[in-house]
Amino acid sequence: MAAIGTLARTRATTDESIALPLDTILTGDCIARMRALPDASVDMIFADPPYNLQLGGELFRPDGSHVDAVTDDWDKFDTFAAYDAFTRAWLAQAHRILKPHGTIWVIGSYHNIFRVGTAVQDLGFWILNDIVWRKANPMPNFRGTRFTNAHETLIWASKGEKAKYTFNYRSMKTLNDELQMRSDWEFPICGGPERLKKDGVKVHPTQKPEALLYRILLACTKPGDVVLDPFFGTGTTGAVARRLGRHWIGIERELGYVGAAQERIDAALPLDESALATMQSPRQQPKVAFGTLVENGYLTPGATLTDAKRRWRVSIRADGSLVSECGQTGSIHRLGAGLQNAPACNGWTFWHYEAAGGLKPIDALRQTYLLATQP
Amino acid sequence: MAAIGTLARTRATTDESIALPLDTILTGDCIARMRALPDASVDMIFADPPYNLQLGGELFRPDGSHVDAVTDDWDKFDTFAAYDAFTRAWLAQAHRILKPHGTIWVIGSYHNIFRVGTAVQDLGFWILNDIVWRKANPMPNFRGTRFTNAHETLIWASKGEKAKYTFNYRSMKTLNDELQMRSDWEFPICGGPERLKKDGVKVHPTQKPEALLYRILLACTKPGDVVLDPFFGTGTTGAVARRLGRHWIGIERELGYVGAAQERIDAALPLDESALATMQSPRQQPKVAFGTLVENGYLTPGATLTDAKRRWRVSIRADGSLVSECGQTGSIHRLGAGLQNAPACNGWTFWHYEAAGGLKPIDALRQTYLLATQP
DNA sequence: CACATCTGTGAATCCTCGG
DNA sequence: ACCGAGGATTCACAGATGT
Repeated sequence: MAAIGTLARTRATTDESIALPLDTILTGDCIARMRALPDASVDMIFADPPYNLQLGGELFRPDGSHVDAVTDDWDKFDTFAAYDAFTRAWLAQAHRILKPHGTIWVIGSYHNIFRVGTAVQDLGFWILNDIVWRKANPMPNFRGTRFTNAHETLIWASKGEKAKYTFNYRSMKTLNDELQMRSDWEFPICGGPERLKKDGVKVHPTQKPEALLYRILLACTKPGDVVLDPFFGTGTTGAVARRLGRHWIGIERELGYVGAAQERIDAALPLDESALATMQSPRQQPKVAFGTLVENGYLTPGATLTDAKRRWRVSIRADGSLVSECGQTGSIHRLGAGLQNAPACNGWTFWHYEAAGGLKPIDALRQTYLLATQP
Repeated sequence: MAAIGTLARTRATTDESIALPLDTILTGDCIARMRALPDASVDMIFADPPYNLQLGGELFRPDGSHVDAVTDDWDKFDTFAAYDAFTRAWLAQAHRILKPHGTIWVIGSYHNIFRVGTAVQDLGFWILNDIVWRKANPMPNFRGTRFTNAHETLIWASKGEKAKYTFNYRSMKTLNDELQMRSDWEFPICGGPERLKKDGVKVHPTQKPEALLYRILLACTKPGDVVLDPFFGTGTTGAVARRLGRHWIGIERELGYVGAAQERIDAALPLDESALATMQSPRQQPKVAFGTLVENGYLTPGATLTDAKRRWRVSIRADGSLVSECGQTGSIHRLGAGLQNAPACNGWTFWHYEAAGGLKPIDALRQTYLLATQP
């Protein structure tokens, strides 16, 4: 992993000549700083934008110009328009900076998330999920006037409708005890020793829990990927990225946060490579053709396969194709689909062979072959 | 309660002379029908507008069966702009029709809810909460490409920032075992005998559960109030309103839905105490995945676990999977079973970690986590 | 009759690669 | 760009059927 603060060559596909400030906090205005980053250069963006209009104590008009809040007259329309202009400005930069296969995450509450989501869609991003962070221990509504505001919403989007993207499905399923990870996540709010404090006072009002970023980075990035956080705050994204072996870039205008973030990230301990390994999808394993198993004697031409319920019997031919009792032939997949009259079929799990302990799927032989041949 | 189909005097504060079509289904276009309703005349609006799903091709389950998707014409819009125009048109009417102290509820998914929420704010409504309906039994993501889409979002808004509104705080607290009602609600999707069917086929593709409307009407209306539903469908709002002693007005374009709705509402009887109990969501017992402990720092990737007799040593990986000394991987349950050559294994009691007083089962950490996060 | 097993289905933006 | 083939992919609940 690159040392904190070093400049490293970007691995951007479009331009290898521009250096990215990897593992660095950039101070200053997020839009200006983003403008200086190259096209298609980061793998993920995580953004926790401000949701009130007091952007660092200043207000902006729809055109981005500065407003003197004391003398200018504000109504709600101006307020929303200004927020929208700000949102679209930084999201447009985010879209430009993102690699074609990258994704963006944005977190917000009902005050701003609808405006953010509309802008995300209007700028061409393609929403993949909205995720609900259910707070295990939210602050109660003390006056009893509304429902306890017990969640925040995240939007996960790709760069466009047809864009590919990283989603570590197996890792998420493993993390959730072998059930698909759902769109509602429960985490405690950030507190205890994780919460950064100075002189007993919390450093940042809305510090996000590391567990939240942990799940996001694990789900949608690979080790070595670059994650940009344009509203870095106290650096939760950086700390988790470093722990998980991902590169990070932070942008933050408040110097009080920058110092705390840097200190915190320096203290974050990177996990070693073996701990970073995760469950792989079968797609990422080397592909094994069914014929290979026949060639290598794991199955003999002429031997019989059946489905789990023994409804169909087929026999194996020398080239790895199958032939049914009524003469139909095809690959393990095609014939399985054809016999069931289904649009598709995974022959590896559909077809079984007679083993010592009963019927076993031929996929077991593939796994045995892979274990025997992989270093 | 007024008989179905009668005209009754509105109790609108602004104009006592205009009659409202109480407890009636109005057929036809929702915007045109709303235009004919008087200003400031209803206490609540519940709206379940088209979601604009933008589905692609056919989808099949892993077992080969076909997914019956929402392909109805009423959900099709050419562009976001067309959807926005439609949304703003009906929301503007809703704002006009609503009494000064009334509130509006709108339900949607990530496909449309951000656009709806933006329009709600732009039209002067004031958002009070966003509510998450967590589905107990959502449809899985069959291709493993995203997170399971396991929730829908509701927006609750008053007529303006300073508007008063009805919120039956005590009712909600009682309904929730004397804890404040949170913004995340869990209900099963609508099925079983509640799901309207004709010749074995569902009448409406997206019928909402009565429990959802029950909670909404109980929270934000008083007996005798008037509830308008401009996208009435099969009349869930009307059926629940009648049971709870609220007046209702439905607008629906599809005549096939109108007949089913009228029949259903005619059969709806005021709820008795025992029926009320079943409408309440059961106290969900918290489930904790092993990965949650890793995400929250109770165990660190790279740390070692053993069984009680120290026969096997495994190490924890970033996604909560385990890897044995001979390279086998899997979840706590699967790897425990695999190493023992057993069909199944409870990983929570099988695997132990090194604690101050010796080996402890990882289940102890789960208990600690629950104690720390449950109120 | 009790219990186990099988089957159906729900607001879903649901594949990837090589030729 | 299209086309074809490989082969990866599901959870909770209700209701029907089987033992």
